[in-house]
Amino acid sequence: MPNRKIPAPTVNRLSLYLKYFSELTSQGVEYISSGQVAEKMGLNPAQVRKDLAYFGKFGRRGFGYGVEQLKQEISKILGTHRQWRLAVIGTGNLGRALLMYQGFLSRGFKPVAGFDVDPDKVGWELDGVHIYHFDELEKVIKSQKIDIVIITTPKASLDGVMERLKGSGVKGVLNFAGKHLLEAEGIAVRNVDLAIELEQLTFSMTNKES
Amino acid sequence: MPNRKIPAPTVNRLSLYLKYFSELTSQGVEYISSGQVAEKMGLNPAQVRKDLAYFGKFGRRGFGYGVEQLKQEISKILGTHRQWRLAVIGTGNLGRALLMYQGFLSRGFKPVAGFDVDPDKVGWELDGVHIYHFDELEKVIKSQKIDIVIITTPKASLDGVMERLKGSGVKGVLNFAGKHLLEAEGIAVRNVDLAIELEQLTFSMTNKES
DNA sequence: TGTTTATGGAACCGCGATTTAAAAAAGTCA
DNA sequence: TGACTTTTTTAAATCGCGGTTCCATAAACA
Repeated sequence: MPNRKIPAPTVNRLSLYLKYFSELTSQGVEYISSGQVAEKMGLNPAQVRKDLAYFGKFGRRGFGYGVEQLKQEISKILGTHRQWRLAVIGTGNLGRALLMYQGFLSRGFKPVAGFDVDPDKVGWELDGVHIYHFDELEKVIKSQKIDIVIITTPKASLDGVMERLKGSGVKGVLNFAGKHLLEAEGIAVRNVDLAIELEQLTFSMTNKES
Repeated sequence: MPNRKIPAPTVNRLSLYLKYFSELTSQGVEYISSGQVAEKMGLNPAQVRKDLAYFGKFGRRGFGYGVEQLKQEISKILGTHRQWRLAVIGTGNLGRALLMYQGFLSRGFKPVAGFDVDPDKVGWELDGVHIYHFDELEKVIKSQKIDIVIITTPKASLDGVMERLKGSGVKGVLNFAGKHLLEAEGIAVRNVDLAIELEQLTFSMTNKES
């Protein structure tokens, strides 16, 4: 790794690039220029180049970048060159939708278990994924080698869930419960709030600079 | 507005504050200090104060900020002091989950219509929200006064959907289809990609600085 | 061989974040 | 009640880093 310490905004864009490059691959495109990428993403070409330069020199001057090579490099950086096993805690509407979400598998994320406290839901099988009772959390995390947990429980249950996850072996949490969560005891956390996404949208709608 | 031009990162945090303040209100807390907010969010207290100072002086020295007042001010800035009417295009698992998502209404977002091309889905009623055929898009957008559209179609349909939205009166799009969308013709766009959220998480899991 | 295209690196810029200092309100104790 | 301490905001100054601009270099193409 030539240049450690990649800025967070760059990491975000790398994901965007990776997605775009996958699309290009499926279209048979083998080379791409920073200008084309920038145009597609609404960015400055120089920024694209700088982003891609964080992990080496992959471009051919006057020609562009090899899509396949970039895909592999970015995957390595983001950690998606391997497959990650997911569990979803809370199998309400959103939880079940995530469990069955088709966009995960192709990007290296495999849902393998669901958890709930509701006896009506425990025992079900969704797209081949079993729903366990929350009591069995630690046991199943170990046996199923679960890396990442997605939480979609009501926010009142969030603290309790996190408590159970500590020491369970889970290393990452994607939190959809409507309450902000901080990283704790080596468990990486990323908060997603769908209402906030809408709020950010209404902000830009309300404060148009047109 | 004392100080126009609020930086994007600040706008993001404002949403976080707003959510936290709502929680505080329901707990009966009336005043809060920047230090407490910062602690909860994992931020620097000075940053919290600077964020809150972008739209005026609301704090009482030696005491803190009035929660209710801040909530109202932030709502005004984010544009959520009014209610926004939503439609969801694409009523697969994710689309239906969003249509029924309980977290929207309390934050000022009201789902009022769903759209699909599948005859099996058209005509259904979910939580009192009617599913229309996609053919009726423009008509229903007008009659139902829809402000914002959430797209959860397959990515192949995305361009077609956007084409139909231009000139429909919709002013904002929250895009869950797995393809990056740029703002076009005055329609504000925000892209959400669930796989990217996981990728950002695996990045921080892979590159722990512990 | 000359022209065009596009990368890579250096220099520069600006702005968001942090630090520091000042002021004001609240709490404390004689 | 009045001085003294503590708390916490506000304002100003500084810092650092992400983004942009500029230029040199090299590969492709005509």
